[in-house]
Amino acid sequence: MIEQCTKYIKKKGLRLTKQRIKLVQEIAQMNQHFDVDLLISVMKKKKINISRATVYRTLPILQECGVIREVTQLDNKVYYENNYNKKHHDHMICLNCGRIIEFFDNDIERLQDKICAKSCFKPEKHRLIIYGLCEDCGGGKND
Amino acid sequence: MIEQCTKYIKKKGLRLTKQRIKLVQEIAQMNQHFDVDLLISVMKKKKINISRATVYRTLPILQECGVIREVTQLDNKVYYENNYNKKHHDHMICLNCGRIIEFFDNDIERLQDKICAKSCFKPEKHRLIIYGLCEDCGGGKND
DNA sequence: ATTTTTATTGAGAATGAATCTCAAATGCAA
DNA sequence: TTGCATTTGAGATTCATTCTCAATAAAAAT
Repeated sequence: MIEQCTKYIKKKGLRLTKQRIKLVQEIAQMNQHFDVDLLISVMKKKKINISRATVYRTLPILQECGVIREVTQLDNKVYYENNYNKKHHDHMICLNCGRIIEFFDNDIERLQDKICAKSCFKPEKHRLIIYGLCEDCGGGKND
Repeated sequence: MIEQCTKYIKKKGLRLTKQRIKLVQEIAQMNQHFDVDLLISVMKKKKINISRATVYRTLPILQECGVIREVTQLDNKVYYENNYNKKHHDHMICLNCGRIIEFFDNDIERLQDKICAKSCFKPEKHRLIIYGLCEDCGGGKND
């Protein structure tokens, strides 16, 4: 993951700064969905200095080079996920407890491509989020 | 559409105010996607008095009763669409010109239900947005 | 290794959408 | 028409995100 970023940053003529390296290292260890505040508090706990502005400036770069992905916006706050070495997937979000469940379905992906082709639309990325109730919150006892 | 809102507002014990009625009437005539600013400017042009705060307060009500739907958030701005008498559909958004194209596919809907059932997740609503290039912006000349 | 050039950083100010506050206005039931 | 709770409007407030700009540091040039 760090390598992929390094390569991208160099190719773009950007600079490989301490802050960028540290932030990528931190995100590489994340296995949960995260927002800016979580990143900052984790860095702070580890005594790594990085300003809020720099975090905000770095995340779009990491998104461009594909190591992170924007998951959703809840309460006007953007949530990201580590996207490195992860195959594409979509999300179910529980409206009751906020749990985020990942899923992947090849057929849906294929259907999307078919629909795009029909409309002469060239898909770049997509986002599918299903909102509802998870098993624990009443989803199981389906009516 | 106005009827559906009226019914909902009464059932909820809310009040049928001038502002709410006027806003619904305005939205009923909208056949494009809109944001808060557009609504306000349309109302202003027609000399209908309604404050920004009231618009913000009314939209969630209209969403609850199902006559409008949140489409997407672009540049930190929420866009809605008239949802009255419209069957469910999803969207393709052109990353170049911003065009929003609606589409519907029964198979995708069915697949989603299947996936949810497998995870004991009870779907309430979903949002599928495909980002890419529309026909005019280079989508047609697909590689 | 040192200098030069130019991107990046940090701190705080600025922006802007959305929410909140509270007194005045207004639906609505009796 | 009265009483009362809800709603409105105007502006203040919140809060995530972006911007500004002087200081710093990475990479290139010497």
